[in-house]
Amino acid sequence: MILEASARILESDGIRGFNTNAIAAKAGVSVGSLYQYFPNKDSIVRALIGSFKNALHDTVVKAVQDGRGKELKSRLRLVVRALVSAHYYRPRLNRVLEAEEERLGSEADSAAFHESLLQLLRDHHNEVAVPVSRTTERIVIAVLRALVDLGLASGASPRSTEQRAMRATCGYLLYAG
Amino acid sequence: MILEASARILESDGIRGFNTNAIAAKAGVSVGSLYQYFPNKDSIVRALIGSFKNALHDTVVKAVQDGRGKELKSRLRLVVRALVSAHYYRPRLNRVLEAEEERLGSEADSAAFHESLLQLLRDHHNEVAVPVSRTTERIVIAVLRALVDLGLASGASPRSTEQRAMRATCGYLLYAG
Amino acid sequence: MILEASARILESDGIRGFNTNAIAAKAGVSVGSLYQYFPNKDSIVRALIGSFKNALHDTVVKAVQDGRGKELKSRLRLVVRALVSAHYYRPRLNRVLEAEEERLGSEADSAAFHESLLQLLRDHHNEVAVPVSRTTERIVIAVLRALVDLGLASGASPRSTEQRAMRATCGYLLYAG
Amino acid sequence: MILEASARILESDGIRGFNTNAIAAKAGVSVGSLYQYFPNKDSIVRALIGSFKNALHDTVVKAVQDGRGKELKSRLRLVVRALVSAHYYRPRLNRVLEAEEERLGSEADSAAFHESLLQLLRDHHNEVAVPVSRTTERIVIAVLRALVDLGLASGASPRSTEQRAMRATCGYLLYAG
DNA sequence: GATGAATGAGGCTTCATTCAT
DNA sequence: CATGAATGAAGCCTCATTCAT
Repeated sequence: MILEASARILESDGIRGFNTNAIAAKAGVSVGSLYQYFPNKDSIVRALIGSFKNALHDTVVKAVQDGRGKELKSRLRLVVRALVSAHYYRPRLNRVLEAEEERLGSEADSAAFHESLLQLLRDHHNEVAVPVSRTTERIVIAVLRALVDLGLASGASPRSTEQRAMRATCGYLLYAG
Repeated sequence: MILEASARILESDGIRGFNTNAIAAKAGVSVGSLYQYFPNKDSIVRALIGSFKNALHDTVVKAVQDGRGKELKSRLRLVVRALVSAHYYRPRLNRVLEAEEERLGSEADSAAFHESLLQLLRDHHNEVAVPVSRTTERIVIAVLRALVDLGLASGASPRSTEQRAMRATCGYLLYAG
Repeated sequence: MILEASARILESDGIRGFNTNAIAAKAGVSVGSLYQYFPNKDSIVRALIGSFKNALHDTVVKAVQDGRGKELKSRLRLVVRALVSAHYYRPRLNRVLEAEEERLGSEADSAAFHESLLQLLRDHHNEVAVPVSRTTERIVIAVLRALVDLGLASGASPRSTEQRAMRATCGYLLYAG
Repeated sequence: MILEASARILESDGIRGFNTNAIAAKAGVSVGSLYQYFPNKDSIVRALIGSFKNALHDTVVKAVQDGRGKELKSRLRLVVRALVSAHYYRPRLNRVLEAEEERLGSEADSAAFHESLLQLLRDHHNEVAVPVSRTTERIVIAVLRALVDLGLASGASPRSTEQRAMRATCGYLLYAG
């Protein structure tokens, strides 16, 4: 499978080792075949990015929905857990893809997933110590991502990363200056 | 100046446009000369990374020292302000260099700067709601970085980025779950 | 129809866009089928060349025959008209095919058509100011072709091209230096 | 010399054999060196086209000037001779370059050379049986080119080609229908 | 020291042709 | 017969590095 071979190369050698010959070899096909499925090298990366984003999107949306009716903290925990586990899956690949995403300048940043989380915050806006807005939501995500990355970089377990991420998230949203 | 030329190319064209001919041309020297100052291309990047890290280190250390004797929040504000302004300087270059740093696998992550901030936290350990440790310090930095990056990406002013960063930092450190 | 699809591609994209995948796609068949009708790509071009040459041949031979019994100038006019209209049909395709013909080094240059025109000249050899020979006939054709090409290139109408071509032909054959 | 190597390849193998590796090999340099002198393959062809056009231009302009003051036929002979000898120089290369010129869509068709010949015709407009115009001039050139090509294709000597070309040219210009 | 022409491995992509289904 | 995925040689071009001047 070309995408899986590509993913593996990005994981093990990063973008520098990601060349069409290597991909074809790893996938067990010829270079020519690559070009029957993808119009060029970048499009392979784009496909990987897309599938990661979709997976992330689905996970988060599901977490938000699963928590409906529960209290804020429980709901946040579900979301944090979803994000942590999504990013703990093939983290190196994830990193590389994010760097490439910037270069490739993909459009819509999975709008719906952000929308979904924003709705969650709105549902609980009177429990939250900051004004709820798109920016707030972005901040929450940014903080979460940072802690997940730190956890990955330092070899922390998903469990402890989840703890820290929860604390940071709640601190940001609930701390009454 | 070779380093400045390199910096400018990385800023304007990213790592893809960063090649020795372009550097030499921009610096107004010959390729040959490049190789008399730097053994290879990567070493130029390493030099840039080093100088950025030094600058960051110095700024943060100074902020920590300047705040000695003051109360925790004021001190944190100084540090946050230092980090924000350091990253608001040539942010694109900064981004690229960080990506390269990962690839080049540089060693010591500016130990002293972390040491310094860690000391600050220890100075105030009884005001802080989390156990003070190296990990705690890393978390604070990670959260700060995330908000600075978000601010840069969204075009926020240094001032508002500082606000958000302060809030996130304080929330994390002081929020009594 | 494979040949028609090929013709259209040669017309619109020239020899550079003429590849088997494009042909098959345009013809609405699979590449595999192409190779059941033609042993290789060049043979398709050869078939097109052949059909153009046949059409040209037939037109000219008919013009020569239609003029039998008439005076020289009228007969020449018929031939000129035949050549002009033959070349005004799909001129771009015609051009490409001629270039390819050179490369493919086709054999017999539609001998009969030249034979026919040569006979016309012989029929009137005592009205003509140059010795009638195979070479003379070739010259007449060459001059005609040149004026048709010029007409096509400059967007002249078939009518005015015919005028000029007549003049050049008669000038060559009848001018008593 | 890269241009000379390129010319030789075009002569012996046509445009199909004209690839950067072959050029480099024939020129005795590396592919890389090619790209220090020319930005891409087409630009090499363009350079060759340019030099041919310049040579042709110079020859014709000189022929026109050399004939000033002489009678029309003598002047035409000089021009015809110039064109014949220009085209008898590396005719195959010339052919290939002309085909490529069409593809590359070069601009100004050596305007000055046509201007020059047009002036000649104007100088003698009352001896000529056709209205003198740009079109007339183009026709003369077209007819000449056709006869030169025919001469080359049939292996005729420059001398006899010149004869035929003279006759065709004079026939066209002087024949009083 | 400085120069910059030369090198050539290596990367992306195309496309004529084959062959298993 | 038709299909079209697979093949891989071959073409264009880039760029880090070297070295003779």
